[in-house]
Amino acid sequence: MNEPTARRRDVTVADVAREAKVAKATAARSLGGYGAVSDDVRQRVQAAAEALGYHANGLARSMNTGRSNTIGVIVGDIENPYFGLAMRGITDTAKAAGYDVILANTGEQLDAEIDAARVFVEKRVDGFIVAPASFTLTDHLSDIMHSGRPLVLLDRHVANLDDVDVIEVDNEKVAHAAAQHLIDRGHERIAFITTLELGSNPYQAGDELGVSSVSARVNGILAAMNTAGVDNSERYLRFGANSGSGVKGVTRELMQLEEPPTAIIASDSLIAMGVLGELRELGLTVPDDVSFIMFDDFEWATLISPALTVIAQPVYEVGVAAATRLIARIEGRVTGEPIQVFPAALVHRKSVAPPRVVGRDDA
Amino acid sequence: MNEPTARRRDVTVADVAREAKVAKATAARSLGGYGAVSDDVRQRVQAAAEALGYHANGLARSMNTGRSNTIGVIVGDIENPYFGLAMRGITDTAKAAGYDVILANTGEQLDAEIDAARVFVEKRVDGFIVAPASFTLTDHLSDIMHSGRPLVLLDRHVANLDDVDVIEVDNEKVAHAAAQHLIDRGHERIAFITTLELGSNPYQAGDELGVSSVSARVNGILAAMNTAGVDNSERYLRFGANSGSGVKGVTRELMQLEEPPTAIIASDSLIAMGVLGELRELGLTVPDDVSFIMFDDFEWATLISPALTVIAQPVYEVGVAAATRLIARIEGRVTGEPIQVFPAALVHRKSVAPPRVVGRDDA
DNA sequence: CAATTGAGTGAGTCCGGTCTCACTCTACCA
DNA sequence: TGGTAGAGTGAGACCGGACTCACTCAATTG
Repeated sequence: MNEPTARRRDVTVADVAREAKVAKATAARSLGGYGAVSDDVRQRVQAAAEALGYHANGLARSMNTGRSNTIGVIVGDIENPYFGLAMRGITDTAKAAGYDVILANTGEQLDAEIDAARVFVEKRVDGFIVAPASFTLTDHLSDIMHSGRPLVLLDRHVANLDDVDVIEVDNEKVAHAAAQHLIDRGHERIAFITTLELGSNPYQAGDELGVSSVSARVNGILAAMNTAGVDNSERYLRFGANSGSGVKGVTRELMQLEEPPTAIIASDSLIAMGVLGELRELGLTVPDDVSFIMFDDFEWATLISPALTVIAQPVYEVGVAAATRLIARIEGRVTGEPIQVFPAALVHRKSVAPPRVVGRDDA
Repeated sequence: MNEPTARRRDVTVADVAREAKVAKATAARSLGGYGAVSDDVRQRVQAAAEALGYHANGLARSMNTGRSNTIGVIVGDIENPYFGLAMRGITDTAKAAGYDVILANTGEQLDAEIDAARVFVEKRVDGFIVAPASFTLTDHLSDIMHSGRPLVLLDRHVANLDDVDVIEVDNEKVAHAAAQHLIDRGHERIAFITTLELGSNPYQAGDELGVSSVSARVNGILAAMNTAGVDNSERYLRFGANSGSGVKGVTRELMQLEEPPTAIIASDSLIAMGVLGELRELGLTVPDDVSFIMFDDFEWATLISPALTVIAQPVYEVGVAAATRLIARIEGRVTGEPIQVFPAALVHRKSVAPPRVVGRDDA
């Protein structure tokens, strides 16, 4: 069972047909399971196919049918557990419906995303699931739509793209709730740290950011603070904190301010790890020295001391919904609203307490 | 920029050729960049292609060239950060070399793996990277090899497959080191918990398990214990602990034994989370009540109290090596040994201490 | 019993590219 | 200046399937 068999030209329907002594068209019908074939012939073809070790050529098939039975997924960073989990939701759903999944990782780089989109169009995927890296630069996405292939946006929506399906989480509402929770405990100096780059200009209230989910979080947090009458609410916003050293630097800078924040909200679990690591380096304790809330809920959040108050998002479900929606589109079944917004929940644990300075005394 | 453009038949080389007033072959040469074309023609074709919005059909191209520029990756569980990170190593490397990556998730189910292999063969991927679910049931893998497509095994090797490339970690050595470390601290009752199912028979020393990496870990641990003269060293091995409740049940069962283990080694980070969660439920403290070591090193391991002693594997590098090796094979450049074994390192932190019962007193 | 139906089959076209081959035309060389 | 090399081009075969169409032949029907 070694080398000799290898490198031989692929076995084709023609080969099978010859072996089974039927016409190529008949063998193709039998193998492809699409026409009318007698039992007798079916068996002969089956036997011949097995004897020869026939494997259908999916490329040739797709070229004729115009369908590849494949979904293209483009995400920013599969290493981020958020996308890992969403991806499982997508693949589980796709597999159940008989679709394969192609994945491309962009590192949140727009040009990589554009590249991936082109490649997937060339591969003639049946549909796209994309977590777009940019809110505004979406020509490649509109190209996809023009090519007639369904597109579902995951976790983020974009500007200037009509009628596109979006599966996302109500970030603004839950961010508002998180900030409100902190405010209720007496916090006014609330920081928010995200990996997202800001671009050239400093942030101004109301700015649209590059990623809608982050934008929504910022809006929710600022809205809660403004309602509570907090001045200069955006002064503790920090952008461009890439995982690893970037996060640590930002954390250090924040905590060494004359008026450091009394609470920090981390935009994802990767950032949270960096922040917590650096706080410990600085000898600061959560929640005594600073309260802490992170987006995403993974089991380690309950294992550390104190257990983290988190914003739990239905990540797997978002993946499932995106794939379900896309497949419905592909198969021409249009169902429900184009935009589905899943709720997220603030999960109270032990990382939030009243700020030290003010020293209110409630439970 | 909306509906009207969509749904139209794809633009082909023939269309471009007509528009540029050249022969189809010439347009194809220009577009495909493979023959000799004059500058004049090249420009006319380029202009025509852009005017018409031409996108090459990768399927048709692959059918002719026999190459798809695509790598098929089959892993057990992308939700597991281990594979997420390895996957990034793979995609980064593949992208740099101009290859796309198709991913299939099997949930460690053999039939899903067989299915995925078939689909990828049908898609005519140029090569495979597989983390095989079974050590012995590898007919589908040998089919892949017979089809003439390179195959690189990731993280695990298998029986009965000659000349297959393998990129793995020296699990036996590092497991031995971990067990030795525990033994040096005075432990004799050392548990090992893995997700891997055992099959029907209870474990006997020397048994080959379904996954080589786990097998190697068990062998390393038992070897250290046996050398140290520990009797009945396999009595605390626990298999089939699926993430979530399974792990917790196993942990509880272990710790409620008359002679519970004094140290636990978790086979991956998902299991570790479950074990630690359950230990806390049980009111047990690490390392006072039980010492703890886990395979894999993620930042949260340093954030929890106590910081975990871990076995750090070069996961990203393993992914890179697998992709590099595969691409070399695809391109006919055979380099170095078929089996590459990466070292893993025991990282000492705070989750290992002498067992309570014995009460030795060293640092 | 002639007419109708449709299951079963084969011949051949098509999908959208690549590639081979023959041919033209210019440039260079002895 | 005749010969040749090679760049540039077009016609058409080909990759491996799906699909259209024409045809056969047995079963059904009025």
